[in-house]
Amino acid sequence: MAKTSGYHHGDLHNALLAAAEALLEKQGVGGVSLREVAKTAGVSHTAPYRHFKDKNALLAALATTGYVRLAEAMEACVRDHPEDPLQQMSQASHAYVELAIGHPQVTNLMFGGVLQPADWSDELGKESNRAFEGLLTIVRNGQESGRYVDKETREIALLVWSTVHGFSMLCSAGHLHEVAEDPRQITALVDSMGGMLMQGILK
Amino acid sequence: MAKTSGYHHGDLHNALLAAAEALLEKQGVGGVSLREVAKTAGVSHTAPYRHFKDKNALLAALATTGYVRLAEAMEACVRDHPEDPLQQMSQASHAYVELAIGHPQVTNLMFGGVLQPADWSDELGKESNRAFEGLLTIVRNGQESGRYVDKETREIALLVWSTVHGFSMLCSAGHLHEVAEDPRQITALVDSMGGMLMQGILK
DNA sequence: CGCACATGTTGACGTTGTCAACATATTGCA
DNA sequence: TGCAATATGTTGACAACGTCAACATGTGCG
Repeated sequence: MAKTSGYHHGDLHNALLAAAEALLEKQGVGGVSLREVAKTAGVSHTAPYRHFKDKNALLAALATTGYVRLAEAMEACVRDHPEDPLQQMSQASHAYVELAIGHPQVTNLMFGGVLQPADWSDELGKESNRAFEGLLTIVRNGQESGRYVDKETREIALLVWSTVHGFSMLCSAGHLHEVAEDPRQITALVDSMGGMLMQGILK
Repeated sequence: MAKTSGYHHGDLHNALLAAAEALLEKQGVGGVSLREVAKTAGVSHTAPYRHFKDKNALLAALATTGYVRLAEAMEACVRDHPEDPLQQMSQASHAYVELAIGHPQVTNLMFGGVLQPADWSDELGKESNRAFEGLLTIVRNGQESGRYVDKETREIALLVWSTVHGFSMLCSAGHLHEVAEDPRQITALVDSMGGMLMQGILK
């Protein structure tokens, strides 16, 4: 667990992930190089190959941590409001947006397409599914409470996911820097848009 | 306009853009290298520097063509249904999704975050704004027809944009490969989700 | 103890983005 | 027309990068 000697690092795997995430959030995906990551972790430029098949595998592992965070945030919503599906939904929206804005480059890595589907690891796919399943559960709870429209659970969940995801992407990628800058505005926007999404746009 | 000699290409600028777009759609952003683009266009590996400041400038120009397509698609919706704001909105949704699925890698370049805001050219920003303005117009038409809820135009437009954008991103990035594969399914999903978005999720 | 294995290093290779220096064509002006 | 300024394209170089092969060093198990 701890550093065992000068030669063997002891926990290089996690040290590399940490170094990579730091580099990622500071410089963006393009600014992450295996050699720089290795240097930051204090090892030679090929040491990472003992822990990751190649650069994409490191990035995929980084993206996976993002999906884990997301999945856990979704599951927390159900735990925090066991009796109130609408609150679950509201909290989920805010959590999603907050994660995207709090870790813009990780989000970008998760959804930005630098990692092609071929690069996805099994674990990444599993955690990604877990996140969507979390949202599905929230929608299902809403349906069981009888307050949702009669549509397939998957479709409602996909609609909500699309909306929250789209807003998060636009936000964290800087496309809304004129519309919404500070967190307060963003929170207000999420509430307002969430309200419209639930109530509808037509009179 | 045409090729003028063996030495001078005549229209390298556009030839480079075409070569780059072909490479982009075939291999993804990661597969685009300036040298390969130059080779495809039949010039030396530094010739592109006479037409683009650096690699990001080439990519930004490529992204700009995507925004132009998007803006024109939005504007076409208003032209095609001058008297029917709801049809404008429906067509806009389908057009957005179709563009995203038809040119997944260009879409990825536009929104995927490989290009950081610092790399955005003035023209890119202009065309990006034009696209959003097109959507704003469609929403404004809906409001003037009196059928939309009483909310700020910007907020409604942002809600619609987020939803359509989010779905397109998830789709073109392969996150929905289980949910929606063929175009027919996607069209149906867009209609269904569009309906819910307009009518609302709550009973 | 000794050996298999995991982990880390060194050095090399081809590719990439970019720069400086140079070559060649085009254009505008006398 | 002719020449000079400029636009456009080329060659060669460099450092940084991802990756591989060969080697070194430490760990843990019999």
